[in-house]
Amino acid sequence: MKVEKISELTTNRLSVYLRCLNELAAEGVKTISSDKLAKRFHLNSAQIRKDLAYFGEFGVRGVGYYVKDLRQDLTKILGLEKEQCVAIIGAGRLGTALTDYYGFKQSNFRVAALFDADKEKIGQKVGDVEIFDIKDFAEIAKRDKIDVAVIAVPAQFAQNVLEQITKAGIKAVMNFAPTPLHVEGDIKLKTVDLTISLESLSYFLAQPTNSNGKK
Amino acid sequence: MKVEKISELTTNRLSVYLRCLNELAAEGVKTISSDKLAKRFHLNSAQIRKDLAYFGEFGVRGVGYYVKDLRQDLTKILGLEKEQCVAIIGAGRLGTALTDYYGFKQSNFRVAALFDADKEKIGQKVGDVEIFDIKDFAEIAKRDKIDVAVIAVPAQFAQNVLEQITKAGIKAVMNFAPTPLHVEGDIKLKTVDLTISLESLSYFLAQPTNSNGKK
DNA sequence: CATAAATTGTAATAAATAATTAAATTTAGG
DNA sequence: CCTAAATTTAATTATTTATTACAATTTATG
Repeated sequence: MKVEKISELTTNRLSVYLRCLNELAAEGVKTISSDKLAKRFHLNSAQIRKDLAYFGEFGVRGVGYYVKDLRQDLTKILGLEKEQCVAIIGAGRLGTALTDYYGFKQSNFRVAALFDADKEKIGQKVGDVEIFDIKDFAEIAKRDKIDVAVIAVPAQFAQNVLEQITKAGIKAVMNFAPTPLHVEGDIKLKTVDLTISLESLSYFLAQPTNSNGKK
Repeated sequence: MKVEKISELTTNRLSVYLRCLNELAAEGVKTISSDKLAKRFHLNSAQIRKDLAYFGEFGVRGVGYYVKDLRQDLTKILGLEKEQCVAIIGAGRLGTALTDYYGFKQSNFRVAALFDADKEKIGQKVGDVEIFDIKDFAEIAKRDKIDVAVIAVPAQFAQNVLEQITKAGIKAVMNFAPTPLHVEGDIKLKTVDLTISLESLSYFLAQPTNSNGKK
């Protein structure tokens, strides 16, 4: 196994591969070659092999990959065999929608707590999940062994929330506020910036070269 | 103005620059040099200049950029001066949360319609926005001049929804279903895959090199 | 047991993207 | 009118990422 740094593009693809393998397993497929995998899911077979090669040798020459085995290996590599506890900060529309988001469960994440600054909301529940006062974050994060924090507050509060979170020792943060955040130390911050995505659609529509009837 | 193809990385940065300029304008700053812009927002000044150069000459040598002018220029380039009408398909938690999402308004997008397959939901409203039957998509999209569609349905229905949407002539689609979709023709599809983002956090936490106390 | 077919793993190459540097140009201001 | 400041532009280098090609390995088969 190589020790060089793995690019995020590679690990992102591992997620995709795992998803494909889950489908194949559900269909009862036992083995699959990188070529068939690629053809079926519109991927590139060499890329698959290269991505996997960073982590070891999982295939059998002449045969391909054992679906069940590779699935387990990828699950392990991605750290998905252990449940991760999630706290969502911001109990607005987005935060509460995320609380029920099925994708969390599917990837073995469990939403354990919501946080908000609004006194009215504190103590209420979204499904099984209680809303706590953001002031108590450090305490509750420790008590409930929170691994991951999700920032779902308006942009102007996001930096401050991030600082509180990191002070509480959280190492992995997903940010939905449309603002770049500055992080210090060995913390993984993943920003999902819907504004950028939207504006890239807008840019596309504005291009006169597109046959979108708008010129 | 050059006609070469602009990379999406570039247009994404344009969104960021525009956001910075909005902040500066709000503060009453009149002009700013690429260098000051870069320092202040943790960007790279040469990159800023190069990105802008694809679209024309906006700066004044010896001065920098006039905040107000560059803001207008970027708004124009990104096609944000004209309101875009959005339809959201899937009136579940995510779809309804997105309906109120402030970022849409900020980027001059207006959510004009929701669609669902669930008879119970049809006819109801989320704020001002009515929920229609997905079967009527083509008709209503035409009537309401929908420019952009947002897919917020479970993964297994997403491909089918995409096909209906594109058949109705929609050219820009934002997909939240955690599945890669296949698109034909001159259509811009932007997938926001939260599962991948989550699993990349999980991968990070699983790395033994991190000082996250988990080894 | 030898050989053909299949498929991996990986080295080499190509392509895309980003960062750096340097020179030419323009403007503002004394 | 001269100088300093800052942009524009081009050229170069470095880095990252993706693709191609092929040797090595395994399995299946007669």
